[in-house]
Amino acid sequence: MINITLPDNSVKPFEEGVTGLDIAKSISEGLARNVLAAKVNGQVMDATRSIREDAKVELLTWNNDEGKATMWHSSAHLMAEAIEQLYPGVKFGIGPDIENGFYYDVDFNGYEISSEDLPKIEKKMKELAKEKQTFTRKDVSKKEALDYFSKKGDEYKLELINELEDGEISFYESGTFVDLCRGPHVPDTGHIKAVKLTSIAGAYWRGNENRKQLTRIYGITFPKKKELDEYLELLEEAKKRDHRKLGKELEIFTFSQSVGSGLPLWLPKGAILREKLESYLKELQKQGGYDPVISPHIGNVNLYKTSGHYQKYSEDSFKPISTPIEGEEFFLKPMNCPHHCEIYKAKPHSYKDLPIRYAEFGTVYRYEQSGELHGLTRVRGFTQDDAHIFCRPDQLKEEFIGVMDIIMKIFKALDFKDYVTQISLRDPDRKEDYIGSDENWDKSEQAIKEVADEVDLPNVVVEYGEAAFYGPKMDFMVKDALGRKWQLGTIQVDYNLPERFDLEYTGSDNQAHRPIMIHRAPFGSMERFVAVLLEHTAGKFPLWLAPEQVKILPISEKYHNYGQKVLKFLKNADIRAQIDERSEKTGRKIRDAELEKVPYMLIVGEKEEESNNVSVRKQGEGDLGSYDIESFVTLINDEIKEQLK
RNA sequence: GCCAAUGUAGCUCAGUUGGUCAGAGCAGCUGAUUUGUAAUCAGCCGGUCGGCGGUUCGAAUCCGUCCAUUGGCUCCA
Repeated sequence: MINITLPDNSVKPFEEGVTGLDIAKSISEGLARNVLAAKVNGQVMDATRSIREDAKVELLTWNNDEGKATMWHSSAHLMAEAIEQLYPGVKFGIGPDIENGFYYDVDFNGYEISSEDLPKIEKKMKELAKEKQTFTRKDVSKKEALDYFSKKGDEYKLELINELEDGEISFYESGTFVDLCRGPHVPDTGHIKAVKLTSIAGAYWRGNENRKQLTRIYGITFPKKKELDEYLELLEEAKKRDHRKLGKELEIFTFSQSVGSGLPLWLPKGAILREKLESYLKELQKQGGYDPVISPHIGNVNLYKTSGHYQKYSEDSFKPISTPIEGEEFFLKPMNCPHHCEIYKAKPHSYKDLPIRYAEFGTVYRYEQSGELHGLTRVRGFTQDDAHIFCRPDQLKEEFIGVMDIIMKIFKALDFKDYVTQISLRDPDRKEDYIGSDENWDKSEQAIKEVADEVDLPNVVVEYGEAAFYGPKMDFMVKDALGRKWQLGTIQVDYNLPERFDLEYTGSDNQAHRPIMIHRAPFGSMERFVAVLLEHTAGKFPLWLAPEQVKILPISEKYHNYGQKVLKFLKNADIRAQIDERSEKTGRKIRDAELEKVPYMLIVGEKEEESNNVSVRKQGEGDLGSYDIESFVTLINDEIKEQLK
């Protein structure tokens, strides 16, 4: 007998060789029906695998992320089986589970496949799922594994097997499909009740563009049809909120082929929005002791050679431009930091001057690959809400925390309630990708970790290989209203650029010391931030940001004069208002204002004119009743104050 | 940059196998209407069907190429 400890810390004896599924059965039939995998001593494995010694066991179901992942991985196998039956002779790359579903990379070996073929594959998958095929694990020797896939002629699997050690290779068999796989899998395919293959695209074998391009098919599965429907609804909602669609509809931004791809043009309403965001942050920065600075859009290539950007990113920059006579070369600036370093160097600094915080909404230009451009989230010219803090080592933590305060305030003002903090460190195995000494990196990474510990941030994750090339970062990823994650703000600790630019301050010991630099951008970039905001709010911006806050709707021409009077009053109160004087019915004017997502509509007619009132209608909510003009202004101002508190 | 798909009026789209196929709705303009909480009516304007080549008696429709967009891949200071 062995002892199994369950998550509630109860301990139960079982026969040696008991499986997760057996344990589930001992608890309840329902659980046994729903169990997808078992976590044994922290390791996720098949619910059908035997447990041979005392262990902590957690049974994983659909309600658990690891349970979902197991099901999706099994779904990838199911899809492969369906594909193999429909298109004999295809070869398979890899087929993992991903955040929302799974994919499999397939070499269709001559078959022409398009999205029109997906329903056929889906149908086959559903048929096979109904057969409740079990997943059978088999440990195989390297030789057996190689023999099997040599016979099958699948060079991709052979390549994978060759990188594995003998003794750690296993196959999984389900129905007619056998795959090299470490598992785990769900007990049988009957758990897969709803299937949707979502897209098809090319993907290089092993992500290497010099190697063969395989066909990647993405899909997602669910244990209930209803959950698939909900998921599809979510996708629909995401489509409606697509910032490219909303940006056009709400006249926030546009692109012009004549200007160039990836170069956004901000329309008047977008410009107001941006200006509001910028002035809000500028106010926070003023309170935070930042000094505004301004730098030009180009800089001598030598500047970027000093910073290291030239060596690291010349391929990702626009080609240098040069002076016609002297032939001096200039880069469109890809970063603001080198400029700010030069501003720091404009005069000598005492330790008493520090910290110095230079802030600039700096527009930068980067050559993004054409296939990478995407709405406002990936562009070739964008404006960073950049600032660089030059401080002494003893000030680092406090400065870092000050930056985090600003970021938190912004998240709150914009109603991003849910966020994850990612600590991005360098990949210790690829030090050559970064500049600077190990000592500097250790110091920077240590500082970030300490701060994270000290302020007790929720949801901290550590990612290796995600650092900037000059230093580690703390990135803030918000979850939007649909639960999608977006990377926004970033804080970076940098010991390297001060060294490369030979930045100094005179210490109390009268010796030269090296300041530490903090790069930070709470919004990240204005373009990206507005895109995220559009999708998060579905275009219904908070009142303080709305490009148009109030629309006055006169009932008929007779009340235009009164409407104009109201308009004037609102404008004097610094409220962004417009009047709709078209000869349309009120219903029409309301409809149009609702679609434009103007937060407040003021209907004015005979009643209102007589009493010097306005009838207030709130976007998305409806009639709020009658207000006199002054109290309406108070209503607006109170709401804004509340939002920015 | 790579693979695939798409590209018709400002916007959203329809155009069967190449031959009155250049259309609709919305927007815009003009006129009528003077309107009370999500679309008043009528008329008009508007496109060398992404660009350039080619096949054909004839191309929005077929082929090539370039550009752009979309979905992925790779990349992201």
